[in-house]
Amino acid sequence: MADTTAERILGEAMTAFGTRGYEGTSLDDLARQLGIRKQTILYWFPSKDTLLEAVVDRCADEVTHRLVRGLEGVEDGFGRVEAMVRAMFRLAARHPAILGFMREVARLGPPSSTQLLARFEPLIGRASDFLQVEMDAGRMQRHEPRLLLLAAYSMVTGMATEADVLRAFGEEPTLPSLLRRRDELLSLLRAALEP
Amino acid sequence: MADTTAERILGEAMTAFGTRGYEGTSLDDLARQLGIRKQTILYWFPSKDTLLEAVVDRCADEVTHRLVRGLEGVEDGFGRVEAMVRAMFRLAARHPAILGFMREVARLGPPSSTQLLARFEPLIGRASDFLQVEMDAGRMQRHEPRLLLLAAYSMVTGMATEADVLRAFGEEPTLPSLLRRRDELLSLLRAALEP
DNA sequence: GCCCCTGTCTACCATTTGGTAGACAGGGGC
DNA sequence: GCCCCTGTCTACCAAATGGTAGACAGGGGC
Repeated sequence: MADTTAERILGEAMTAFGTRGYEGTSLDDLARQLGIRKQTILYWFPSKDTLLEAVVDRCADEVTHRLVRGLEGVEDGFGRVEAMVRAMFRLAARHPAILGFMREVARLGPPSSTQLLARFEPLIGRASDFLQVEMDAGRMQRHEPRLLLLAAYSMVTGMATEADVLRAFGEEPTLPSLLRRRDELLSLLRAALEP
Repeated sequence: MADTTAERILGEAMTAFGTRGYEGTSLDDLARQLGIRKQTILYWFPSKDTLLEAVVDRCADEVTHRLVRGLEGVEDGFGRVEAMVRAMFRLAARHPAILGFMREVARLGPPSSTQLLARFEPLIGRASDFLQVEMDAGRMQRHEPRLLLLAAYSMVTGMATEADVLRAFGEEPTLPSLLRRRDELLSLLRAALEP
């Protein structure tokens, strides 16, 4: 299933768009990397825009799936925050390009950004409600839930990607270093959130 | 001085690269926006790469200048952190594209990212040393200085840019909203840093 | 008056890009 | 055997892109 031609194109396109950028990736490059011709890509996806849309959908599916699964069975307050961060870092470890792709989509602006964010809106809403309840119950320090989420999202994508920036900050793009960054981020969030 | 041709090209190029991306900006587009011909751009900057290098330098100058000036006369512990954050948000308010440009450079990778980060290395080193001293003296909670900086940098660029993402998180790209985000970020950092 | 230097422009060019048209291979249905 | 459908390919194309060559305007030095 993962190796149908359309599926392979989607995977390679996500990596390419996420690392070299959308305009920086030509259909010819993409085809070359897949060992096929550009016209085969255009057979499955009638235009580059269409391909982007499909990749956006696939990205939303994958991220949603990972987050939902990472939260299964975790009920207590900060535990859910931690589970979400861990799920995102697991994603970054297994599929590094996906966070880069999300950032690229954000940069491209509408309509792709609108499309991706519409898919995440329910998740954001639920997370925000959850945080609000925890704060009202005094189980977390008070912050604006949506801004807190935005900050957390920025930190996760920032700390999980941008290999060169990491190097400037004394980090290598290796797995142990990634785990250190994850733990550091959790420690920051814990200090900011636990009462 | 700010309106020499070369200077105007640099400014417009920074905005364009930061919003539409490097590959997404053609020299013809750039020239059209400036009301000149592409060949005038190529007269001042012999190639698109050269132009990028020059914009990177200009960006480094501007950010360094703002940060240094924002820190003047601020001596106490968390006050310096706060001053840095305020300086960055002031930058984001006055020149929104500059943070987008930094992110774009990070995405482009070497040699531009290397060039920009080399310019920031001394700043990062000094900030990291400062944090270390504060933590050792017990005036701040202990975290890894460089990772803390990375997290702060990610939050600032994330919360100050990405208009569409902001909208998904219930924020409008207006000045009052920007100030709210700044204050929220400061409150997070304070909770994570003050003893 | 002449020259040259600076800055901008017009006229091109080779390459790359996203996309179209259509050939062709092969396999299943009947 | 024949047909048609699916999937991949070869052959093109028009537009856009980064870049070159060189014309030209104008102003200061002498």
